[in-house]
Amino acid sequence: MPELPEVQTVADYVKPEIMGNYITSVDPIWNKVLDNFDSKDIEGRHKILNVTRRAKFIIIQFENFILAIHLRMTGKLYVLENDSYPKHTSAIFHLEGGKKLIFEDTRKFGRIYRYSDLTEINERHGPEPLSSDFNTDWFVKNMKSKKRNIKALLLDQSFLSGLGNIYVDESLWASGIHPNSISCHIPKQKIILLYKNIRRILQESIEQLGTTFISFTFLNGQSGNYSNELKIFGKQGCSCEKCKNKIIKLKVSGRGTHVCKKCQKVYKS
DNA sequence: CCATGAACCTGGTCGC
DNA sequence: TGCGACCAGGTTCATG
Repeated sequence: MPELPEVQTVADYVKPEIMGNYITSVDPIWNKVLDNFDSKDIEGRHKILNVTRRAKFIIIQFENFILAIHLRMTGKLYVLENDSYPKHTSAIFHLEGGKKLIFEDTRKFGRIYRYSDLTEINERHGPEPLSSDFNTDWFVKNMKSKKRNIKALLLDQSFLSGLGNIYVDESLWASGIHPNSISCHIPKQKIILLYKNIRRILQESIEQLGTTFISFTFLNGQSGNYSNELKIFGKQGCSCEKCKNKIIKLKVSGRGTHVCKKCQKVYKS
């Protein structure tokens, strides 16, 4: 599920379902799901003031604290009204009136954090790619000042937040930059092109409610449609839409990586 | 400072 | 059909 557009989609879906309601308790079904607090720490009745997103966290805002939910690889968050819950439920938030907010997570990597506010998350994360904090001057300056593998750098949440394996591959392909390029050797004009493509691709994906593989449904049976728009991710063996060259898959920065060697140039010196 | 690999988990897929 | 190997949209930690 979880890169910026998918997390945004989940937050946008959950918000009207729970905002204004009260959380009365949390059941940590998986014993490690509450990362830095205990269910006793939120005993009582807490009004949900807002549901937003920061980086890849879903932020639930209360009067005096926030809960930050990270879906990691397989986390899902949705509202249920009946009494049963699925096999891989990691946590259940009980709401007043009988609704439940279900955190389902097959691989159990997902975590819930309690903070007083966004400070700690902000300290460990780079700018939001769709905000004005992320601009071409900042991007050029910080790409040029680092000697990093470009794919690893774009995946680094402390540099820029929200991108993951799909949108990094898509953005680099759209910009004609090979994932094994070194950040400081990419020409300024290419960095500006990459900037524009990151913003365009994320925005378009949010409009399509994100990318959904397999059959995860979170909007009453709907799911994200951006998978239809993918140009390079998962397209190994297919021919490149721009140049008809065969798309290959390799490993970069420890991750499966999709590339067209003909139209993505390696900037290494 | 940077890269790499393992760890955290479960389930799906592919080859034999 | 069965089984092992390998893979998966993320992050953190140890090591070189």
